[in-house]
Amino acid sequence: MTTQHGSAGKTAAVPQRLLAEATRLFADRGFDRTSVQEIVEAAGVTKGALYHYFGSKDDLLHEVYARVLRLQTERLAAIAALEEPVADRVRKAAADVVVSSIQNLDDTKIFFRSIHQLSPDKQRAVRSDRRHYHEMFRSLIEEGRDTGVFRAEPVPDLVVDFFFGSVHHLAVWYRPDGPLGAEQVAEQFADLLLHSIRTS
Amino acid sequence: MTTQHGSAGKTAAVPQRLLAEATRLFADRGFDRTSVQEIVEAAGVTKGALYHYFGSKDDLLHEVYARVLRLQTERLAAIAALEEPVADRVRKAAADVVVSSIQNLDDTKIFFRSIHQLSPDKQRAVRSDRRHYHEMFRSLIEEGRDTGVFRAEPVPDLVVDFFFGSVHHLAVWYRPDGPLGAEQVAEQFADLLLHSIRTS
Amino acid sequence: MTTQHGSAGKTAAVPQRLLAEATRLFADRGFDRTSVQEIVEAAGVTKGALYHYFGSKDDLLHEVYARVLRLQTERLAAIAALEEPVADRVRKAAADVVVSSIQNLDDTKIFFRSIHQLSPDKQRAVRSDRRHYHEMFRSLIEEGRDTGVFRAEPVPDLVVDFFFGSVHHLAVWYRPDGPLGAEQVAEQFADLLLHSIRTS
Amino acid sequence: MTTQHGSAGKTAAVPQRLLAEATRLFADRGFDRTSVQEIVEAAGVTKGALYHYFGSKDDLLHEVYARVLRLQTERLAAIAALEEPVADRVRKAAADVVVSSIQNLDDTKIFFRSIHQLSPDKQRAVRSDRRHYHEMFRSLIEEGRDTGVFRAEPVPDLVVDFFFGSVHHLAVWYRPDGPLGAEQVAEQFADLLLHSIRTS
DNA sequence: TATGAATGAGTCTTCATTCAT
DNA sequence: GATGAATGAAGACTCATTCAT
Repeated sequence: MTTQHGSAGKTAAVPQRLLAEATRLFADRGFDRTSVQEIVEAAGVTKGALYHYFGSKDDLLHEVYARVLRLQTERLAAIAALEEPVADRVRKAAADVVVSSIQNLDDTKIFFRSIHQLSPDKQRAVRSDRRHYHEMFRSLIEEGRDTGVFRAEPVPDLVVDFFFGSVHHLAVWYRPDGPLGAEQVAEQFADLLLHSIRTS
Repeated sequence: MTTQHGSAGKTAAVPQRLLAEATRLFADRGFDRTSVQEIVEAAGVTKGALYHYFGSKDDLLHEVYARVLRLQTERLAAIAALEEPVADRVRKAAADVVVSSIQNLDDTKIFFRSIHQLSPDKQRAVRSDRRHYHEMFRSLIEEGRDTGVFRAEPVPDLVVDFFFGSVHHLAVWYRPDGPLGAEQVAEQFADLLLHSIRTS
Repeated sequence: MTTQHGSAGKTAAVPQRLLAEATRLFADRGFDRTSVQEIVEAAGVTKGALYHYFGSKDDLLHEVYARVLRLQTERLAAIAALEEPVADRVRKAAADVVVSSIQNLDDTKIFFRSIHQLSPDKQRAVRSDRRHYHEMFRSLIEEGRDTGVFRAEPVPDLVVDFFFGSVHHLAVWYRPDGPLGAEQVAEQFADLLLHSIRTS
Repeated sequence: MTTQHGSAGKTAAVPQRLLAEATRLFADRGFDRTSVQEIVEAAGVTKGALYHYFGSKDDLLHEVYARVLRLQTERLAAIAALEEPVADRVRKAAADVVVSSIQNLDDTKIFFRSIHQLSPDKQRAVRSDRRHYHEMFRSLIEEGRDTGVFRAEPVPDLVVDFFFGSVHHLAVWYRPDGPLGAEQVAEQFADLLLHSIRTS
């Protein structure tokens, strides 16, 4: 433990500050429209410093993806492992991902908009992690279907894409200062999902 | 009898050819990663020709948006005006937008990914048209709710965002050569939507 | 005499209208910053029409120069030929060129600012005409000096450049809506010139 | 001891070299006809280097103006502050500005020809500085008039414009290899000015 | 006479990245 | 660890001019 630790502002360590400002800027104006110069200015350092910690601008974006995926996978795994009826677990998982997507709206914006701007190999890595997450969620749906809790007709893969489309879309329309709190949206989204798949 | 007599390839009129190639390229690699040079090369003309017909690269993107919105608004209006039970109209509208989003997957990709790359005033114009579309769809949901066909709890605005998130997301995962045809996806999506909101 | 004749507006003949608008635009924003497109739009015609009457954008500028030089040379010749004391003729010539420079302020602006934008051969032609004008004026000064009306010291060539610098500079500072009318400026300029060179 | 140790050529610091070459080229062929490419080639660097030091091509031009105005204002202030009869100070100031205009003929050429090519706000800044200079000179004229040394009739503002027109015009006709040295022109110009305004 | 689509060379500017210090 | 000058390739856009009609 050498110097400072925090989460933003002038006191955070340089790499954290760079990542925080990059996230904000990428969400604001998009990856391609954010220059390295703007990032280092926002973070109060110079270009040399950025390239000292990150191999490239691309790396910075990859870090954002890695952080989001790690977080969401952990949360989903925890919920999936609960000893509760599958419908409850699906409801909790759905609500949870909505809340966390709203709480990290910048990450969500970047997530669904900037994949194509990663280098091919990093893109592959992200898609692979994403697929893993998708499969965890799908397993829950399948479990519900196989136990007769959910309807047989909807294709589980398609249900997952159906729902996560809605979740990513939050970044497009959700406003923190709007009429609906994160919890309310989470509850309604989970409710819609459950109604859409449950038996009768 | 003019010189153009097709809709793509070397024989189509220059502006149409430019728009077609631009759409393809924007969908493929994103607006910012597509250079004007690439577009004109693909269309087999020079930069001067492009700027003769379009004021800017931005204009080209705006045309894509205008075309999509015009088309989808017309289709929704036609369906909303049918003399059928509201649930049937919602189901048809939902299925129809899925089919047309899949048939024009390039447009769909561009649509949900590139709004932020439009100039502020064009962005305003597009958002306004989009809002109009959204409100048409919401009216159908409200009609169903007010007539007791749909549940009272889900906020209509939120239902629309929920569903159109799923639709836009098609551009991310749908593969024309995959196991599911456009009609199948449309039926399942419409089914999921209806189940998610209908009474009991 | 075929169609219309006038000096501006929609009713003037096409070449006159083009020249008038070009003059205005060249004075306003400079030759290089005025596009052929702007000129034809201002004149209400198309590019083809411009190139029908003028060989190039350069030609248009050359016409402005030719017109100014023709006019000023004629006026100076008329005054020089008067049967009056040389001091009176110099005073009249000086006042006259000031008045006409102010009345055609756009021409004056263009004149002293845009010579370098003419093609080399047109530049030569203009400079040659200009030199001729300069020499006419210088002759008057020399006549005054040789007859003892003007002082012997000032080099006549230099006197002419001294005075015409002042005249061209009118385009920089003179405002038609300012406190001084053209006649007043003309009188003062002529007065300053005469005092600067006359004996004792 | 840094790396630069000269004022031009390959050994001068990069920004100085860029400014020197830009001045030469702007004077030679005009601002609009000088490309950034030409400047950097003349200075032996790349475009990136230019934009590292100057925000725009416009900035480069503004620097030229700033330099000229600073220099001339300083010189005029020094002369105006001398403890000498006002006629002597005016004579010295007039001669001095002629000499310095000739010594920096490139700057003089640029000065009177390229103001309109500056961006509006930079133009405002330059005009404001220029007005300040003009007013300093006018004050001398007024002082002479109020003390009876200069005639009452000529409007001081107009006298200043009259004289500075002549000075700027030097850039048009003066040739360093011509018959008149800078000092001679300066003496004659000052003489003409003094005669034009002094009493009797 | 006049059109306007098309050209092609040229414009200024941006930017991720490197490297000597 | 960190700087910031410099690169070099690429970017969007402009424009005088031509030519088939």
